[in-house]
Amino acid sequence: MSAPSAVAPSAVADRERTPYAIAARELLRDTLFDAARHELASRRWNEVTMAGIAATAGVSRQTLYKEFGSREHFAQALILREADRFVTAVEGAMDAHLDDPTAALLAAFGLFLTVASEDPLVRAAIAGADEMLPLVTTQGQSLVERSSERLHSAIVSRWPQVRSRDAALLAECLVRLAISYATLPAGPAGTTASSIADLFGPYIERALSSGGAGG
Amino acid sequence: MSAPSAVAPSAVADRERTPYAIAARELLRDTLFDAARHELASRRWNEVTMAGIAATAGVSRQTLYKEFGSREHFAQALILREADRFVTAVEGAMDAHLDDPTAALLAAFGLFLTVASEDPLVRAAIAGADEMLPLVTTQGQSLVERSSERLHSAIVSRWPQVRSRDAALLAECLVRLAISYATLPAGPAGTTASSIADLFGPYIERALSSGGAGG
DNA sequence: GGTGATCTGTAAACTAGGTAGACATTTCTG
DNA sequence: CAGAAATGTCTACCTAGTTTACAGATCACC
Repeated sequence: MSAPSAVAPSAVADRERTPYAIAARELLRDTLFDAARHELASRRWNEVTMAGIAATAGVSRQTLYKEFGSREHFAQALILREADRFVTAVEGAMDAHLDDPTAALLAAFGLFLTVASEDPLVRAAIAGADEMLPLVTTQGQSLVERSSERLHSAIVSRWPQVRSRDAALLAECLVRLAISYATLPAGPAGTTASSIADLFGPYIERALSSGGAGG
Repeated sequence: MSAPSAVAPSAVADRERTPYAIAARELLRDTLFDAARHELASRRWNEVTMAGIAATAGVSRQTLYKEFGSREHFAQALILREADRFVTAVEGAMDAHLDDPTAALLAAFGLFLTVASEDPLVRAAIAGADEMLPLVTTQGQSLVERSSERLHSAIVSRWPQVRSRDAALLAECLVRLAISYATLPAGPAGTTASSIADLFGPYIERALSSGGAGG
């Protein structure tokens, strides 16, 4: 029997305290995104209808259109949201290897590839490629920008000795590679991740040790 | 470097998928509760105004009244909500000692007492006693009922060999004791928890081993 | 004890966000 | 080609939250 004196101080957590109006709007969007993801678990994107999404979210079709304008805008927003979720998961993987950045890269990229190859939304996006794929590749500028930005700050906040430029370059290349491998997988996730880790290992070493790794 | 092949399958978690209208209503209530808790961090309940709560929640005073009817009803609801949060935390403590129910009781009760003695809401409730205290003691029937009920099912779901009657009795006594010690603390939390554990230990032993511990 | 300030609780008119239904247009499907 | 179903838009409508106002209670202070 251990005495419970060292109890976690905030075992009873408190929430974020956002004004209701804003939280409600965010809730609406989240609910719609969740509904779409749920629909995508069983159908391809081509087969998912706006009416279906709205109904699953418990909302009228009109509300969906008012919030996102069109099917394509909604898809775009959904992809951005998914990318955010990916980056968040990747940050978690990085946190597990704060002492060894190359291992962190390996873990993060491996996690990414694994999830990407299994996540129904990604599968559905690739399967129903005609409409959705262009949004993450050809036309996916904002996707790359935003994810790179988040990954970039994830790196510099964890390993401050890395120059911002170096981290930015690494982040963008990794995001682009991630999108590439997600849409066109090659071999098992673990193997690909190792290769990437090998490839970027030296760059990371130099970025960490000295004041700069490149240009 | 460990290969990331054994990555958590749902590292990217998906939410609950409640219809928007219901989630929005719940969000409104949560926001108001959070606002009240926030207000109670700096003032006593007597000094917290309905207008203040509404403003902090980013909502009109009228909405608060529409949702809860009166200041007293709101206080009642807030207390129930807080009790739920306590029970949830306690369930977590129990899960950490599935193998040793007496230790689980010790941990759970210790957690409760610690949090109760530190939680600003409880402090504020006791400080601004005139109005709020009666709600958890004299008039706190629903509080005891509901918390006992939750604790009861928490016990039987974890240790199915315990007879429902025995668990119910234990749960209700523990809840009542918890309220008593929360409102009128005695000694350090750890000590009190040990005493309670000692007191109920034999009952728990019998309830676990044989088909019944009492009447 | 009176006076002003503040809070509770209620009412009524107003606004905005979501609903319901219809409709033109496009796109699959047989 | 014909029918079915989906997108995107429009309109009338309804509900939930806002705003302002006011009567009654309570408290603080002179």
